[in-house]
Amino acid sequence: MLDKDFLDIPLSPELRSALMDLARPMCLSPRETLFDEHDDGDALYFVVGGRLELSMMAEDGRKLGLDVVSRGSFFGEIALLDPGPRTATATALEECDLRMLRRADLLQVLDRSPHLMVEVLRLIGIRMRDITDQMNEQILLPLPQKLARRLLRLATVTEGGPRCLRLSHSELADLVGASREAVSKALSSWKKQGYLHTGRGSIELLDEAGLRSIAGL
Amino acid sequence: MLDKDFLDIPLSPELRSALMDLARPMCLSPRETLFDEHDDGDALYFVVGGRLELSMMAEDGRKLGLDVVSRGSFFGEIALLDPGPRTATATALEECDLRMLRRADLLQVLDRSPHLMVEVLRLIGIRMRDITDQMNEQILLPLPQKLARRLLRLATVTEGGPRCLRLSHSELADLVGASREAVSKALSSWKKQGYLHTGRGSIELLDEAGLRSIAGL
DNA sequence: GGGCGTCTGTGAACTGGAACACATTGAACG
DNA sequence: CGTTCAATGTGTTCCAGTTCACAGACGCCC
Repeated sequence: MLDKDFLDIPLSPELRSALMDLARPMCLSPRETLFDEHDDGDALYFVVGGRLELSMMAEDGRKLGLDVVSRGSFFGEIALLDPGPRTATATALEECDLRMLRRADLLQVLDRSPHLMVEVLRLIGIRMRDITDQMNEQILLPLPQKLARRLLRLATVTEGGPRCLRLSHSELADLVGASREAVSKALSSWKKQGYLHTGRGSIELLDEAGLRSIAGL
Repeated sequence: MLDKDFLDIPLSPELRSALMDLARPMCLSPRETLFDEHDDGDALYFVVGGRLELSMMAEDGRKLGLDVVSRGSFFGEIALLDPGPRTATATALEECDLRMLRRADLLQVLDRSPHLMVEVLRLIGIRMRDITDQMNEQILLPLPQKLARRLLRLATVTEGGPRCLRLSHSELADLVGASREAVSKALSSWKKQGYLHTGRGSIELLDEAGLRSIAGL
């Protein structure tokens, strides 16, 4: 697995190699927590392998899953830009291979090659747009649509081949901010209609087009 | 009204004056739309005077108010970083005095004074943390808490003195993603309990501590 | 194989908040 | 002053989704 091509974000070769020279490799075991909400931090992480869950706790103890990230994405960018408390908890769902980029390292890169800054700014803008869109969906869409969209997103994040997601109904429920039961009901209804197939802890998408139409896309 | 002190964001004198030299003054009439969701844009705006509403449309036509901004804040930063479609609509609630900062101008500033970049990055980080927190509240809190928090936020945004907000129940409802009726009910209950006083199109906070406790703060 | 704990299906009751339906109240303007 | 139209107050009905309550089902480990 070559370091230099693990990012699926459109990144110039120059920025890519500049960051990679400085990013430090690290590993996580399954279920290990990389950082907790409110922890202080000043680093961003690129995911080279494995999957992590980003989540927040509500005051009442409910967990809200924000995202599942895997090879090709990054997370923790807020603390990179403004050192301070993390806004979410990052937990490894499985064995993970990461690259850590500390704030000082980023500043060093930008100091040496100021022209890269334009690109960095654009990347941040893209990320903000992404966050905003997701917030929207969370707030405005009814459960079935949120669920269908989440499944489709998770599918793109999965290595190609069989569109088979490995997560339980409860995990999925956290990710869409709904109850386990509601998710189960939606899934088993879709199963009957042939949109997907479910097993213990796994969901296989059979009819992505159908799901897309449920999702309103 | 001096230009140089209209921003209540912690900003170094140097960055402040660098940006102000390039930002172009502009005005809006009440109810005028500065830009629409999906419009292409590449500029950020500082608010010198007046108030604007930032909002998004749901697919079903419902309006979700994201924020009300006034003197001292800025908005439109996503398109500044990554020129492209706006994620929200910006509408003047009253006569507004703005300063427009285009992407090219920002890049010019940063090109001339690369050391300012560190500060810019931090500002963006702060904004992202802010957005994330708000998203959270929107999703996780029950209506009364969302409402109380929104009122308190709006109050800090208001010029000092009487904690009197000028907006209708419907506007408020859009801002917390609820129905006008639900907002009316909460408000009139709080009115009976002496937390606030309401008039036609205005809300005066009488007991901020009480509201803070409803808000769970 | 036989327990045991975690997932999964599916009902039934409950509830926050939306949608609908009016009555009322001002405030602005001729 | 009345007219008129938007802003409010309040009750009723409805519904998506939660909560509670079980009943399998599958995996796993001794």
